[in-house]
Amino acid sequence: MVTIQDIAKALGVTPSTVSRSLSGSPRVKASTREAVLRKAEELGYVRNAMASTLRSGKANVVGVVVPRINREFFSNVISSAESVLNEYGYSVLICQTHERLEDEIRVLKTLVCNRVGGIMISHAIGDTDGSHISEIVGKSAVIVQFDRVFDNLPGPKVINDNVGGGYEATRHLLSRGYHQIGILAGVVSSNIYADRLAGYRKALEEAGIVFNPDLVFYDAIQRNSGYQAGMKAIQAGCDALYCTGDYSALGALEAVRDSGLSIPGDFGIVGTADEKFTSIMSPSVTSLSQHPRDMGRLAAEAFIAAVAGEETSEVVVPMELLIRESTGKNT
Amino acid sequence: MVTIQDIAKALGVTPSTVSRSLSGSPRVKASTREAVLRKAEELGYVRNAMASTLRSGKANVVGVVVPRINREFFSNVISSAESVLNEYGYSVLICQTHERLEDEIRVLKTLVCNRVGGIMISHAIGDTDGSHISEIVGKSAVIVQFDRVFDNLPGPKVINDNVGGGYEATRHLLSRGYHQIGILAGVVSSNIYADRLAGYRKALEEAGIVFNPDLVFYDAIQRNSGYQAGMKAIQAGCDALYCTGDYSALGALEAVRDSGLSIPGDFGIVGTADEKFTSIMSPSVTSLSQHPRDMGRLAAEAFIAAVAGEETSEVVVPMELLIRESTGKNT
DNA sequence: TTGTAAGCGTTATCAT
DNA sequence: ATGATAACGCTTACAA
Repeated sequence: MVTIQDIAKALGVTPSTVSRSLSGSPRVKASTREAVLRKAEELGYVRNAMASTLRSGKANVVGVVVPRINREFFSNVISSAESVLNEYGYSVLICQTHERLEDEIRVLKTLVCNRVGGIMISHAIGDTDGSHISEIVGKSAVIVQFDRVFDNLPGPKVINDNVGGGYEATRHLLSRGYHQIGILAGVVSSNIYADRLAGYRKALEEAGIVFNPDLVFYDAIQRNSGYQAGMKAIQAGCDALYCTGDYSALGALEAVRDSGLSIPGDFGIVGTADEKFTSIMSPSVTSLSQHPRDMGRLAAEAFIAAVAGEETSEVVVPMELLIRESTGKNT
Repeated sequence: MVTIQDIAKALGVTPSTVSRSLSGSPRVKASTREAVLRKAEELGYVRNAMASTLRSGKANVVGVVVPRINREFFSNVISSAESVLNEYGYSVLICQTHERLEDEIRVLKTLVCNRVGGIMISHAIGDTDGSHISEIVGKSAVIVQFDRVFDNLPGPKVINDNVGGGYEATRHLLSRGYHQIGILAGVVSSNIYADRLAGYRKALEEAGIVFNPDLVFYDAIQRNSGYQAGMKAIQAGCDALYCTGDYSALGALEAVRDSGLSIPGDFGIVGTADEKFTSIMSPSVTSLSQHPRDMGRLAAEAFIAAVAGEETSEVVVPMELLIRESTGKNT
């Protein structure tokens, strides 16, 4: 590997001069700088980021930690954040936790070990209180939380208006003439699920409907668990479900079908996240979009701001209900 | 940040002893090692991987470079490779190129800058000859190519049996009674598309059908381009399409629908990659699966073997046709 | 078994 | 405008 020493020797100058030229310092003669840059190019020099970080204490790498990279929401957040961060000269490292606390701890340690300058994280379901996050990261990196956040952790947060989203989704089902609306509620240790449930309650109560805890089905997040919960919801007399995820919505939809009921005629379904399949399948599924590209951009900008020493704040992104066939009862 | 110096001072020993204890060297007294480990835990010590790599010249990080992380195939390859690499003590950094050559160059430079020990890559469509890959990486890291590979680059390769896959897909359409079978062929600069096209030709010729270049539609990879190509295929008299991707298959399917033809009755469709939506939509789409978890594992193992100095070889993974409704003409 | 000392490649602080 | 020198945190011969 070519080092600045090699360039220095080849040019008969010292490493300091080469370093200054390479980092664009004004304290070098223009002609010297040009010679250095030409030689660097010629020798195929690549700056050793590890040595640079070690010496300067400044890392230009940001780690993004998400439960799963193959979710429409997360992959779009990442792509969007990437393009902003790249503009500011940061590289992005993507890590996934598979919803497991142990994996979250492992990747956080890896990122800290590699002394990243910042961490953007949406916590795993398996992580119920987030205490270890600040414990592991400490002061070594700026932490930006997005989507799934813990209020008791300091630092910037970018979240959806989950209460508003749950409220809209439920109101939409009511407006389409569904009466017994249940909810696949996820796990309440995560803000996103707790808030969507709160929005659901708010919409019901506002419509003069008594909240019925028996129509709340917890821990239904995957396709399988969504199917099981869907079956229970049907037995409990539901004629519609607001699902806090699209995979659980898919499972619920299959349960409804297997029960011989029609969608949207007999049963309405709203999902969440705007997974690709919701718009492709038949019937297409009404879904609550999270505006992932906006979140990614805002989270990246929050990081940049935090590095610049600006005050940390909480940014709220509205959700948007994408109305499709699965709730088309009266149309 | 706590360093080994801090631990050394606290214990009245030297940094060397601490380093040896931490790295599990046998040349320390058991009691000393225990004391060091306890103190490290107590002080919240985290090894500085950059300093370690800088000094030892050995990086325990592997970069995985893929076109897009939100594709069923790539996300599964990554997850599978991750679990193998983690077992061997490697951390995984995920990068995406968005199919663009410039992004591929950028992430490769980042990885080289950060002196990763290895790079697993499936090249971008925008990368047509791969010359820059070895140019940028040089001897600084082991390169493992998977899925989309360049034969003229040295090193381990893990690929699908794309010829066999294309052959099977086409034979399947023939066996279901389709006569005018076209192909959405992708770009021939990529081995995967060139090979699938070769398999298609082989199946046709074996069946005594003259290969018709007018039924080959290039550059149809996305949903939009698949739709356009689908329309052209219908006009050209096709009654079936073998699509070398699932997104183009989706577009083609929509073109067929919009043309008032029924699937599979009037028109048969085979896709490639087993994207989630192919099994969920209606009609479900027959798709050629790439066994991503096997590829990920094999690519990771190829990396481990290469680091251990073993001979580089080419591994071929069979493809599997998952037969669904879109080719169900005679069933 | 432990300590000493040098060095990985870079940058920052001096001095010239 | 450039050079000399030290230091970032760690590993590793070599010495004791």
